[in-house]
Amino acid sequence: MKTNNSNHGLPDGGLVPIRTLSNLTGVNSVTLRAWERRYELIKPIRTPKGHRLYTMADVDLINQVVTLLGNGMSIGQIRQVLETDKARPEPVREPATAFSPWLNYQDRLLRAIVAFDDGELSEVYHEVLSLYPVDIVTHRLIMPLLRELGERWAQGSGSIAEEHFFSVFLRNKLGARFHHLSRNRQGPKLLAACLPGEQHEVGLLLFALAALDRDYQVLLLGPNTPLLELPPVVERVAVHAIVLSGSADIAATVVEQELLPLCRAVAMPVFIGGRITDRCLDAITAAGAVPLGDDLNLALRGIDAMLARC
Amino acid sequence: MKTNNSNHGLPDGGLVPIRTLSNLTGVNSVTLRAWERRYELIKPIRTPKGHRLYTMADVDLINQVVTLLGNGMSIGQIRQVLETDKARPEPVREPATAFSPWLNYQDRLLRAIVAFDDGELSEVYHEVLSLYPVDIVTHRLIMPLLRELGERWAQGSGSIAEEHFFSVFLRNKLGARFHHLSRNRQGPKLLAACLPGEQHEVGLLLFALAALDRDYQVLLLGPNTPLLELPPVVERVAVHAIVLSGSADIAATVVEQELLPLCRAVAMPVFIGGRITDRCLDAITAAGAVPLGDDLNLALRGIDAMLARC
DNA sequence: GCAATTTGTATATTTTTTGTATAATTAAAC
DNA sequence: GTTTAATTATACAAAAAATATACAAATTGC
Repeated sequence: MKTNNSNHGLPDGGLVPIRTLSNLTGVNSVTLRAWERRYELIKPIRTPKGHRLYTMADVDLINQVVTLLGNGMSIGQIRQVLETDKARPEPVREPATAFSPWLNYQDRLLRAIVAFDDGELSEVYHEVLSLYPVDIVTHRLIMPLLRELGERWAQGSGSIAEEHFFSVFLRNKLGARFHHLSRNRQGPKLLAACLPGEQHEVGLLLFALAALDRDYQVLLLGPNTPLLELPPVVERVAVHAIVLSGSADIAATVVEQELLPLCRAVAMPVFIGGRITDRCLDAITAAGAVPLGDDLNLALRGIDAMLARC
Repeated sequence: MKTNNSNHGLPDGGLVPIRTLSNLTGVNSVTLRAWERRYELIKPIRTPKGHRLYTMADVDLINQVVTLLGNGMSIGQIRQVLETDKARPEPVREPATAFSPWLNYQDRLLRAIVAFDDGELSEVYHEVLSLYPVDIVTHRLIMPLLRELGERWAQGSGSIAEEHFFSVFLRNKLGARFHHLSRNRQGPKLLAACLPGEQHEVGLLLFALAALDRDYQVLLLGPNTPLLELPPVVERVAVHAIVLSGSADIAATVVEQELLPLCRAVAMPVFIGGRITDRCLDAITAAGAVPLGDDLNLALRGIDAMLARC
């Protein structure tokens, strides 16, 4: 059996130079060499003349390192994982400020999450969706809840495990819904993917569902997609626009370096959604892409307008 | 139009001069000669006076090279890839199962993936799962297909985007199946998560489904879970064992540093599955965890035995 | 607060890679 | 014969990558 567990892994001999590793991970090649020199994170094969050659497993590894960095771990600690300095402030309850059915649902969901109760989670989810359309639920319940969870986590009163638990649940539910709704579709097709380094897919799925609701087709490529991979895709499949999603903590350098080549390579609008639009507005517009902001309905309306113009 | 069929069109066995190869591949003829001289990429037949004559196989070869270049490989390395590729043409061809339905399914799935055809993907998937149990499908179809996708990438005929597309599809389908099967469950409860840094969730989902099939409950925490997050979870929810999945190199370091504290903090068996078990067997057992290996059925049997003993 | 460390990046310099250009010669085409 | 195309061989320039040093911002220790 092949010693290759990574899905896109490359068997022996398929080696890439440092520029490709840099492109696929968004990490500066100088930094990659520094990591190797300082922490021996990776020891790539060398050509007879000393040039480094990396496997796709190395690509995975660096992406994981990037993720761990994003999780707050410092690069030096990733090698010798000595954490334990996790300051754990005591829980602080956030006071409720207003009353609405959504607050009640949000409270039930929150309790289910804290209890890691998959059954209750499903029950509330299906109850809500049998009463309200998905975009309303998204806007009034899911988004606020994700924000709430984020704040809980930031304040140290929630755990990463809770966020994981709910993310997996939500992603699976939304993913199932997406594939169910995707069948036998007409309408203009959007290619949807997360920016390189972005692992959180829920925002993209919510967008995809909203787009399906507006009679688009959606080709979903998921998290952490190298932008260089997209031009071959749009050559093979007829899509009308590309929509990329990224949260705030995506490396801005990725946007600056990869977005412009992408926009030049494809003859269609490239939209950027998510919180990253707040931080890299200039770079996005400079590259010729269209920022969408964080509001799904506004974003869809923007896409409608742009595609109608073309 | 090629009016001259005797000398220039496709005469002796379809041999073409270098300008035709250049036209068909888009590679400058000077460059083609340089590749031949520097890397011995191709050795064309020569006319008595030394002019190069290429076969259509050479055209395919150069196109393959161009694709590999597009995938980020450097020209100096491609030669070695082609050599190893040539040295091992097609050693294993699924012995004696020429009419196995799995090859047919795999072919249909592969075509759907290459075409980014979500609908066809769903159709084949549901057709297969209506005929065979999920563990058989996993073993005979999904796993070989993932390997095949890896091979395609190495040969320059596939892309990371294809792998993303299929991963997202598969993960959503398996996730939906998981939540569907999770409802109203009895039986001992397992906490399942990916090791820190591990982003590939398909293996964990396959395990979770296999566990449900054996009347376990599964609490699924998903990819990239910090091990220090787990003790608070098992204090809050009654679980009988923890199952962690990992494949990547980074997990090797993490295992050594984080696994021991986890095993000490929780009073229950901690299992480790996936390819990480091959690489870190000593560290895993030293920390007091139980390695499970890469085979789902064997892993489940091991968990059965261990839990029966407790 | 201040010094020490960490860490990503910048810079300088050299070497390697790689596509293309050029020149001189020969072969093929018309 | 003239023109076009292909050959070999050398050369060149831009890009990429190597090593080594330096630096600024941030974090940490005391």
